[in-house]
Amino acid sequence: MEQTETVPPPSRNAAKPTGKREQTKQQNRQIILDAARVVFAEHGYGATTVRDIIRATPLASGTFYNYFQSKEEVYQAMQDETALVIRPKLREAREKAGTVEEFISATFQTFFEFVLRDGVDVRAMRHNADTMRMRMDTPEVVAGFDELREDIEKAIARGLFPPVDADYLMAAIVGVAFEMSERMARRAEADPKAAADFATALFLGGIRSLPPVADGKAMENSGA
Amino acid sequence: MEQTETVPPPSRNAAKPTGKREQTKQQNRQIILDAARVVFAEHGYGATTVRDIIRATPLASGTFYNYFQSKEEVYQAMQDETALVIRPKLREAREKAGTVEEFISATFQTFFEFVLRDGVDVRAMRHNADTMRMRMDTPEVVAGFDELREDIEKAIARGLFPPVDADYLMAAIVGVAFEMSERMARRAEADPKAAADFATALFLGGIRSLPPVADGKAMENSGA
DNA sequence: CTAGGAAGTTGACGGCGCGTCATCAATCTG
DNA sequence: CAGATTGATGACGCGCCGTCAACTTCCTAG
Repeated sequence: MEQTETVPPPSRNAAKPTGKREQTKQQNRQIILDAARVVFAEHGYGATTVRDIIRATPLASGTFYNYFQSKEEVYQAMQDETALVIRPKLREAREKAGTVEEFISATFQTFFEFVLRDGVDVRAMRHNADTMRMRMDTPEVVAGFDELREDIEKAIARGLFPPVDADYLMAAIVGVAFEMSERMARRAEADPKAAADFATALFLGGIRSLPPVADGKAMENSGA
Repeated sequence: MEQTETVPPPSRNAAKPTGKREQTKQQNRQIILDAARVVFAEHGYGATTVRDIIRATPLASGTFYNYFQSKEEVYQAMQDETALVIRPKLREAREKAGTVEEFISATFQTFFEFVLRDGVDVRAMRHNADTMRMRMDTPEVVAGFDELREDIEKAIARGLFPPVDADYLMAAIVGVAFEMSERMARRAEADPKAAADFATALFLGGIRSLPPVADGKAMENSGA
C-alpha cells in the first residue's frame, strides 16, 4: 500500500483540485455512506443508531459529525445518490417520447427496471419492522418529481397530452410507480415489463383496457 | 374529580365486565394515546421520544411500558384506530356499487373526504422534517388493503370488472389515493370532489378522459 | 527545506433517554 | 375484614447523544 509516488507530479491532469486533504475528505464521506448502507440494510433504518454506523467504520465518533448531523442526513445523502442516477434515465426516456403512450410507458418501464436492478433500499427498508414504510423526499428526489411535472406540462404545451391537472397527474404516476414497485418486488418472479404494461394500460385507457389475467392467479402473495 | 359514587351499583348494565381495575386500564391507555397524538403533532414522529409522551401524561415511566413497548407501538395503535374508522366506510361505499364507475368513484371520494375532514396525522407527519414521509402498515391498515383487493376480486367474479391483476390494481388505487391526498391537502382550497373526479376519470378512461383544466393554472403550489 | 498556521481527527465527557424492577398502593376475592 | 393479586411508581444502570480541547496531518510562504 505504500508507494514512494502516491501523488505523481500534480502538473497535468489538474482538472480537479486534488490535495491530500480533499482526497481524504471525500474518502471519509464515502466510507461513512458505505458503512451506513450495510448497517441500514442489516438492522433497518429505525433500529440503527449513529454509533452503529460509526462502529462499522474505522473513524472516531467526532469525525462522523464533521460530515453528517444525524443518521437522517446520511439516509438523505443515500437517497440523493440514487435519485441522481435514475433522474437522467427518466428524463431521457421521456424526451424521446412522441406519443402519450411512449411517454407513460417509458417512464414506468425505466422506473421498474431500475428498482429491480438496483434493488436499492427497498429491501433494506423492508427489514425495518415489517410495518414501517418510509420515503424521504430529499431535494434531489423532489427535483425528480418536479421534472416529471415539467415534462407533463411541456407535453401538454406540445399538444401531446390533453390539458389536464399536471400536478395531480404527476402525483398519480408517482403513487402508482412506488406502490406497484413495492408489490412487484414481492412477487416470486418480478417482471418489470409486465408491471409497466399494466401501469401504462391503466393510464392510457383506464381499467377496461388493462391486460387480462389468466384466471385469478395474480395474487399468490397476499400474505407475507 | 372526586365523587362518592364513581361506580354506581354494578347491578344492571353489566354488559361489559367493568371493574374499577379494568376501567383504569382503559383510561390510562387512552391518556397515553391522546398525549401521543399531541406530542407527535407538535414535534413530529422522528423527534418524539417516549419520555416526551410520558411527560405529557400524569403517569410514571414504568406505567407507559405496561401498555406499549415503544413509541412505534403507540403510533401503530393510532393508525389502527384510524383504519378501523375508515374501513367500514370504504367497504360500505363499494358494496353499493353497481358499476365500475361507482366502485372507483365511491372509493376515492370516501377516502379523500375522510383525509380532509379528519386531517389526521397527515399534518402531524408533515412536521417531521419536511422530507420524511412514513406510512405504517399496521395489521388494520393491511387488512384495509386486503379488503380492497377482495372487493376487486368479487367485482371481477360478478363480471363488473374485467379479469385484471387484482393485486396490481389494488396497489395502483392505494398509490394514487395516498399520493393525491398528499397533494390535495397542500392546495389552498383542497377539493376532495375534484380530486376524486380526477382519479375516477383516470381509472375509468385513462389520461385522455381526464377533466380538462382551464389554462395551465393547476400548479400554484409546486414549491412549499 | 522548514516553520507556522490551517484543517481535520480523536476519544473522553456530561447529559439524557432507555427499559427494568423492587417496592408499594389499590383493588378484588372469599 | 384479611390475604392475594394486580398494577403504578420512580430510581437505577446502561448506552447513545453531540461536543470540544488536545493533538496530528497537511498546506503554504519564505
